[in-house]
Amino acid sequence: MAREKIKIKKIDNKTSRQVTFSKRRRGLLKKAQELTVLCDADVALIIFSATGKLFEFASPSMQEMLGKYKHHSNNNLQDDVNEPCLDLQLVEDDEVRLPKEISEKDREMRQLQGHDLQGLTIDELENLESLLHGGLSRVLQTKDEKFGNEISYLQEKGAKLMEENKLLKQQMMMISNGKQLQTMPVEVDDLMNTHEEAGQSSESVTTNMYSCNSGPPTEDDGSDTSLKLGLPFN
Amino acid sequence: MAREKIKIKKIDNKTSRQVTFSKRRRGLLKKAQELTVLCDADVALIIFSATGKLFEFASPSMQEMLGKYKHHSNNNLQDDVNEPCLDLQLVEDDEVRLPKEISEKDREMRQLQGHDLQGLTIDELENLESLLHGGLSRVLQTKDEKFGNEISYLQEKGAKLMEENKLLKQQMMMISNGKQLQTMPVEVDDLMNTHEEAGQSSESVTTNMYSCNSGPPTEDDGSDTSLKLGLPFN
DNA sequence: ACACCTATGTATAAGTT
DNA sequence: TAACTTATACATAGGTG
Repeated sequence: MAREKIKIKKIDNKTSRQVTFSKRRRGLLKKAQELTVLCDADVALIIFSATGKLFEFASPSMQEMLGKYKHHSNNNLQDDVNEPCLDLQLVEDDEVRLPKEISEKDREMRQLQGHDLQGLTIDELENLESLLHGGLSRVLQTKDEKFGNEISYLQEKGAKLMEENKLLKQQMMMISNGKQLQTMPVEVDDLMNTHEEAGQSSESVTTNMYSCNSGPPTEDDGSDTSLKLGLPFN
Repeated sequence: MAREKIKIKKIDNKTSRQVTFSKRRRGLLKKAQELTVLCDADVALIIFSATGKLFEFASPSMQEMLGKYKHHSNNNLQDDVNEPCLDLQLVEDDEVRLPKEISEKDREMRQLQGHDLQGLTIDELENLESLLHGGLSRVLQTKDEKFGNEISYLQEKGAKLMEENKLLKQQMMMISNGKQLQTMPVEVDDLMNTHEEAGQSSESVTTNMYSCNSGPPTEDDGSDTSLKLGLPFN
């Protein structure tokens, strides 16, 4: 339907297969939706990509459509009285299909982790390789994002602590000037303990933060509220 | 999509609504089928006309597709445990363990491929990262081994061919010296065709190998039987 | 990978028989 | 009502940035 006519057979090139899938999937979903509106029909469309990702459309709803479908199917089973019930058949099917599905997934998973590779062709190995590359880069990207968030959070917290610190110093001043203090504020400890996650990776940063506050009270003018942590990230 | 552009809203005229339904239904079913073939996807399409007539397409089969869909739904619907699928007992789970196991494996697999990572902690991400590193290095190692085997094989073959070639040249000498030859040996062709695998990667090597033998008969003393192929691998 | 482009193939709305 | 035709809108294959 475009620059060139194509044969309806599996597209060899993996990339263009993915691209075509994306385009045609969109087209199909759109037309399914149009059919429901234009012709007052009920439509359910379920699409699984080769990689197992699900796309769906249903009107009025998938639940209703599947129920309606099952109802219809059951009605058409008049010819075979010995056929128990679609439900039962489906369940029995599951008992065969599910274990198979599991062992298949196990195999794929092991291969993704670099085991049992001897039986694969070079092409298959290169496919695995690209999957792993993609996965790795996305994992690294996500990790970086999380580090970034962690850092922003700590910087913010640090700024708050510095202000708190400044306030405390002022109060100390007042005390040493002879005035009486009613209660010692403990908000600093509270602040330090409200954020608990992301394990050891945040510890070094936290340690730095502590050192900002536990050191001898230096003379800061308080005009700069952003923490200088010497971070290797941003 | 034709003589006139139409608004996507319910067609008023009952007749033309029916006609349009018929045409578009056929188009939709066709495109659903094309998607399965072209992109190696699994598709289920269920259409009920306004009058309740059923039309459907499914690949690989409606049963399998509905089962698959149900499992996928189970993955993403942990929150509403209270809904026991009331109006229709679709595929009621008598077996709860297997589907759970499958969805768990699906999740792991997707995460190994770098999807749905937002919920993970940095620790978990780093664990994934090391799994991927390990997998990738083993995949690469296996690939290298296979390339290596391929190369050794080709080198061996090449050496044999050179010997064969040498023998033939000697026979040629004898002929040109006036002696009579009974049969022309054809083992060279046989040798060239016995090894068929590893597609394009071996092609360049094979081409080189041909050039070793098809060139003008050079004066080699035959003491060196290892091929110099200029390979990019080892 | 992604979005965009555009020439071309398809689907189809309306007309015709 | 349905089959067939035709002009047009739409979908999309292959290309580019």
